[in-house]
Amino acid sequence: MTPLRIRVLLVDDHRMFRAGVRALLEGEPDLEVVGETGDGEGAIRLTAELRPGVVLMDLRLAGEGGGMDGVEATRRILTTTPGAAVVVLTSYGTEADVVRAMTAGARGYVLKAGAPDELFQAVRTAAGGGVGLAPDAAARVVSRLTNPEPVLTEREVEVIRLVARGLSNRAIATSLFLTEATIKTHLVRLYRKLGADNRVGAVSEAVRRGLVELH
Amino acid sequence: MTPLRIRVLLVDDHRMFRAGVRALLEGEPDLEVVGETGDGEGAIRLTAELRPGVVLMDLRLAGEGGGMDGVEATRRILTTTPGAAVVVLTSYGTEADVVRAMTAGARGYVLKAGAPDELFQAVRTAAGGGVGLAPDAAARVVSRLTNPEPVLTEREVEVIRLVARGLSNRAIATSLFLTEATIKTHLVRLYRKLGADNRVGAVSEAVRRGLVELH
DNA sequence: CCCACCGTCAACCGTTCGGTTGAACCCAGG
DNA sequence: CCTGGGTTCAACCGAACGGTTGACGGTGGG
Repeated sequence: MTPLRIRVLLVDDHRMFRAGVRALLEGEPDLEVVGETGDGEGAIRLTAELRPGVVLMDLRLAGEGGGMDGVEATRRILTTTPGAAVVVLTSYGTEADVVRAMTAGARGYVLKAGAPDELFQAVRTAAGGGVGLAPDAAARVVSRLTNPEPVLTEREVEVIRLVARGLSNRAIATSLFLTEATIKTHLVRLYRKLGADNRVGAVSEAVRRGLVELH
Repeated sequence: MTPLRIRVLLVDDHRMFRAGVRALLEGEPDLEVVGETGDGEGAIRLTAELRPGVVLMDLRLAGEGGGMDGVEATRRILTTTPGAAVVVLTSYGTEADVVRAMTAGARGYVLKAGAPDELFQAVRTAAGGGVGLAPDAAARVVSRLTNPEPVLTEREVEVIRLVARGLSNRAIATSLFLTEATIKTHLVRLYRKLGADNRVGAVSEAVRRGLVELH
């Protein structure tokens, strides 16, 4: 039998982490790292060029120029290279993160806090056409399906993001070409959905859920 | 000559990252990983037991039980094992982070975004009794010394942390056994020091500077 | 077709916030 | 000794926020 190894592309903005994972994967006889990059653009390009069996993707890509995150990169990879298998490998696994990544078309989700074996298994599963979720991530997906937390509408997310930047209601209104009254209505609904009773608490909760990034 | 290798202890809450760095360090003939742990307590204990030449320490330790961060762990390690050489290896390198770590007694600061060689060199330097700063971190220390940004007092940090939790001025006042007037005075100074003009902006800036952690 | 939901806005209310001025106390350092 | 910084508080003001009620149009699913 031919020793066909699974060809892996690493996408992570931490060079040190890439080097570590590379060394880790090289220890597995059936895995092979064929490339690595630190930003979304590189990921899209290298996936098209190298046609890796699996793309290992971090969600937070601190790309200086632009700021595409891992979910966006995953989406674009799947449009330019439809057959690609993307496995998310990231630090935090909030429900919002997992759901966003999986709906974007990821074929796996592994936490950096997990054991190396979880990563190996997820890579092999994804390369075989399956979907591999680490236990932690899987639990969150299940809990999300059984106990759906209120989802913010697009407009509400837009508003809470501006609130997070410290804008006043009036400033948000002019920024979105609306009235202050409308902003207040959105805020009241945001407070209810986020379980807060003022704007700071709402921002804090939104950040915790991964809906907003500060700065 | 005896091939005495530098004995390294890994401290990072991401098991996957530990495995990766271990594989990376094992590739260097003069380096040797003698232990690893994911929380501060383990770091203190293992440093005392194993007496490693260098402790590689992440700043963010998501310890479920307790919540000691890397700086606190570093401080405690240096009290229980005075001779220890701690090198910080972390994701973010804000000025506040670098300064806090170095004043806690760290002998090096390396960013995960950096090249593996930076890590190797910092470890060797620290083991030799020196202080190794990666270029990025060093630049921030210098910029901090040349252009000192306003430092918040203890009380101010205390206040901004409660603000970040969504507490009202009145709630903060009762929480700290003060009057609302005092809280407002602190806030006005906080706005000036943080370059904000309302509480949300102040929290956002405080988070950016690493002074406050959300949730 | 109609209901539900989203998004928009108005008017009104009490509360809180943002900001200023002024003042008092303590403590460490020159 | 006394100057400066940190901390505490008071009184005051206008502006912004938090919340409610009610309303209207659009859109999509049952």
